Amino acid sequence: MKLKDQNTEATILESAKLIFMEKGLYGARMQDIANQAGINKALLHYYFRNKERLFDEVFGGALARYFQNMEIISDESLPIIDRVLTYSNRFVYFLAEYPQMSIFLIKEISSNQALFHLKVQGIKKDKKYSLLNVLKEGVEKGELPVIDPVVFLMNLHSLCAYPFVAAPIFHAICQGSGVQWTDANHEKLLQSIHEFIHFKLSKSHL
Amino acid sequence: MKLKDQNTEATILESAKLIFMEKGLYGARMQDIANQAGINKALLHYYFRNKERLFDEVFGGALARYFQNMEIISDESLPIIDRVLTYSNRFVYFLAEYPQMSIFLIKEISSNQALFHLKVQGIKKDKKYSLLNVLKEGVEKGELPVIDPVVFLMNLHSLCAYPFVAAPIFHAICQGSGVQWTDANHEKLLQSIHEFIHFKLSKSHL
DNA sequence: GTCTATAGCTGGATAGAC
DNA sequence: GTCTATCCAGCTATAGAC
Repeated sequence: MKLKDQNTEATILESAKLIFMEKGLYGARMQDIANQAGINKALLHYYFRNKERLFDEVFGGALARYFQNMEIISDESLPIIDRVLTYSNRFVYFLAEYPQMSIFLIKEISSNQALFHLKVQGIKKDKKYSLLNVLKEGVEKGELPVIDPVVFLMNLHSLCAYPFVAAPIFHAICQGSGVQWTDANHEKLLQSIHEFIHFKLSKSHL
Repeated sequence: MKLKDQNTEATILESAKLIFMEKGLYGARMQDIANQAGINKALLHYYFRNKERLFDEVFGGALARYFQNMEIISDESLPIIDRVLTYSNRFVYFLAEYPQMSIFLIKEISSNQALFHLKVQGIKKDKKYSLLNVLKEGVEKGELPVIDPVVFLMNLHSLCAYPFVAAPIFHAICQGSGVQWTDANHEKLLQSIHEFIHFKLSKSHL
């Protein structure tokens, strides 16, 4: 499996990402990662002292990228609805790359809320421009229809994230019904999310 | 912790439900369950040969109730849209009672897909009348607008289940923004889901 | 840097006294 | 039925040769 033209550290990170994504922090075995990387288990510890550190290395970067991606939401040069559309696109594409991220975050947060806050606060710089606040302002200023921002945010995140969180369930459901849920459906998914956003945020349809 | 007025078996089941819900099959330790029940670890094995069997005992019942609840979907005396509305209500109320059920199922399925299939097939009797098949038929017969049943099913489940799955995340998000997400919001949530169902399934709005 | 070998821990399961 | 004590497998982590 090892790609000889890469250095070992990069190979490990890549393999770890693959395995962690597939099996989660606790499901993944160091041996699995070593096999995937085509190296020995001990080398993992040589490069990254322990499992947790390796995990952080993989997901710390991903989280940072996520928040960076999502800064679009505070770009005041665009209409809010366009920002939300872009936000949903980036969210889905991010999750397509890190399908285990949501469920991982959920587990982490629920098991150690305090720790999570520390880590995320270190990454997020400006809480002022969260999607929630942008929505609230949009409603107040009359740029958006009168919606409940919290419910909308919940709905939007649900539509984007749950398909990845619950992929195993859907594979099971679809399997039993002769239908397939594959990556090709991400486009269809996004389309339905965009429909929802227009339905909720366009003033024209009122 | 032990309730002396109950027999040991019931106490174990109760404790197991609590612990399994909180930590999942693999996160839960037999020791945790024993502590919760105020008894010894060995007794768990005495009553329920092993961990998996105990687990089945706890969740078999809940799952069975769920599928029973959801049979509404095959009641052909009602218009499909009404069945879907009722389906979403029951789904949300079920999850309000077992908020950890989704995430629990997801974790279990992803860690052991084969096992899951066996168990669910044992409960579900008639796969013919799944929501997915009802939707497909509805579209074919012209009772519904031309939608993609798989995407709709995905969207619907997302809207219903993710709020429970991701409750920890939402508490964190809302906390940072001076908003609260509480049980009182279940009604608001259902309302927005119903809006979505009407939006997608009503022929009138076309 | 990379390997083999192994220490050390955790947690499910069992034996056997009472 | 309930307990204590213990076994054993699986896994992370480390020591030490090369």
